[in-house]
Amino acid sequence: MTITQLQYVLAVAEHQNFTLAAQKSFVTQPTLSMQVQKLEDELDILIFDRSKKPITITEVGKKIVEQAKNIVNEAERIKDIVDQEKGFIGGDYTLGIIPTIMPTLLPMFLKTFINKYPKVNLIIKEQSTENLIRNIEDGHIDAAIAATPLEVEFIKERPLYYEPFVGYVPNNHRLKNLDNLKPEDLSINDILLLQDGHCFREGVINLCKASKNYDDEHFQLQSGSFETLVNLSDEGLGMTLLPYLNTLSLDDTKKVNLKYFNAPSPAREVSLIYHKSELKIQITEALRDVISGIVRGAIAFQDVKIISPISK
Amino acid sequence: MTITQLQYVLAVAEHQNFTLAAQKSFVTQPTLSMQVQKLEDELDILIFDRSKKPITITEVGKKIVEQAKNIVNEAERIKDIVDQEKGFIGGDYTLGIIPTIMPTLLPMFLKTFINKYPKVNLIIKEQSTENLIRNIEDGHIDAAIAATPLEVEFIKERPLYYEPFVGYVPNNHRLKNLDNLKPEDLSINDILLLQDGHCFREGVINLCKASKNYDDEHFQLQSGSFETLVNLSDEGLGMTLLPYLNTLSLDDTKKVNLKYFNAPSPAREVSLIYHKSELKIQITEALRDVISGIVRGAIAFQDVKIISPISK
DNA sequence: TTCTTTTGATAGTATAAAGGTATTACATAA
DNA sequence: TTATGTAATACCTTTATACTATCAAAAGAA
Repeated sequence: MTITQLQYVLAVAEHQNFTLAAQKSFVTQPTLSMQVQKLEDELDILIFDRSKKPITITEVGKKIVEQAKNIVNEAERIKDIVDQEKGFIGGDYTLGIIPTIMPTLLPMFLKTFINKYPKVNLIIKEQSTENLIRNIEDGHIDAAIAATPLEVEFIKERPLYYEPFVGYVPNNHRLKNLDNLKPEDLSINDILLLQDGHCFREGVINLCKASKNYDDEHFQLQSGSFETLVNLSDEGLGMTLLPYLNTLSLDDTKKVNLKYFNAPSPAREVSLIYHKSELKIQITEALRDVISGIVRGAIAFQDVKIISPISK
Repeated sequence: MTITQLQYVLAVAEHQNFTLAAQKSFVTQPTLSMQVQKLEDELDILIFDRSKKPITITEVGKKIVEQAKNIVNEAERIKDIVDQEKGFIGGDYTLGIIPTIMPTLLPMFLKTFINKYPKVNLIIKEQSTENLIRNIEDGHIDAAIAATPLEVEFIKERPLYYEPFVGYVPNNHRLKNLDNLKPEDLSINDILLLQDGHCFREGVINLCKASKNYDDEHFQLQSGSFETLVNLSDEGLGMTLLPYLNTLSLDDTKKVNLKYFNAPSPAREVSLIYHKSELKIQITEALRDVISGIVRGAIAFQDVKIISPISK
């Protein structure tokens, strides 16, 4: 049994296809097939049931695949230990970011990070929280920036900052004359929301639920970007809520429509999340340092109340 | 990096000697040296400092060795998974037993176990609790039978039975006329004890401490076997305490000197202990089944008070 | 010091393992 | 039926692993 064989097994288990698994492993299909067979021979069991198309994993196979994941992960950690010892911060690093954070936060830290750590090949992926969690579990991304707390067993969270919700209330809206908002003022019925799958949407719904203005009806308007929401809002279709960082780039003509919440302002907790195995932890820590250093100061709010990003 | 290379590294780390490590790994010394070098080259660090005699492990080396232990252990678990699937109970299995349990318990279960699981090659080692713990950590023994609770982080304990302490009070002793003992009756000053290193000794001392009759003076008489203690006791050198199972084989002429404790009788908890990684867990469970099945009935005491086997 | 002894590294070679190309076998779908 | 996708097999090359023999360096003994 070799680590390579286990990696091949993992590739086949993931893609359910020897040919594709071989490509992803950068070897030919016969090479991979032979190694998987050799492992099966050595253990004298079948890991894959090749009689079905697509191939399936046997019951023993499932257990072996789980254990193989452990072993391969622990083996990669050896390289981590060496890198840490050498003070080397480099190599591929895949970072996921949720769509509602990406456009505002990424420009703030990207240049600084790649200048400070030129040997890190940073790969950024924009994905929903749900997909980020799955990809962290599978090891396809090394860390992600998302709204927390998530309460996922295998994920560690390191808070980066707390970002208050800000109301965008257009001229004709019933709340127009208020100086500041209170959660109780909100009604789910006249708030424009992002599409399903955005956790900021869940946060807003949780906020309305908490203030008892939630009646579980279907929402008529949904959009994928805050820019659209603001524009729809201006058209008289209701108010909306924006994360604080998204309000900084608004036109002055629109900024007058912003209404802040009374303290403690509802806010989302934005964290760097990663697998509890802490692979590539030095790069993750470096990233956290850079982002916290930059965000500190950009967000001055002290007294906030965290709204959960997950539907309950 | 291969699992074999990691195993070689572990062997060298353990024996601090390439030649010996090679023997224990059943390869020649150059083979092992080359593989270790290859790993060092691949990682571009030194794991061992060969300039000193005996060779030492570098700082990075220590971390790598720790991680290598993980990996090798997790890899062995694959075979475990397969064995479990096949319902196969077999292979080498090393069991440690503390000296005060060995002579009474081993004869009770050994025949039954080797008949029921003929494919298991059981290797029994008699060692102190301290050594058992170290050997469980190093993976040199698969499980052990010892007095618990031990409160060791990496060890799991499965209680087998609770064995009461029984007083052996000779004719001329101050407690001779009591029908039953109470812990308060005991004085550390007239109890014969086993040598240092036996945890049953610690248990007795803890029992005396708990009853405030402990004055921390040096004890004059110590022995390595209960038989000696009983004989010394008969010579008028004080009373002694025996584990219940040890009293069963006494002569009738000696049995009259036995005095049981009032309920709840002080007792030691005897457990099967093993590494939390649960390697070879099927055999461990099989062993536990056999022993519990046999001991149940042999010890009828219900109401006992567990005395800790470790000095505090 | 000088001569052994111990112990790890190196050289050279045989064998086994891993990887490649070409081809075959066997499904499933058209 | 044929065409297509996919895994297995045959066969060859390269690489890795393990061996024997030997060397080099350090530690101990004379």
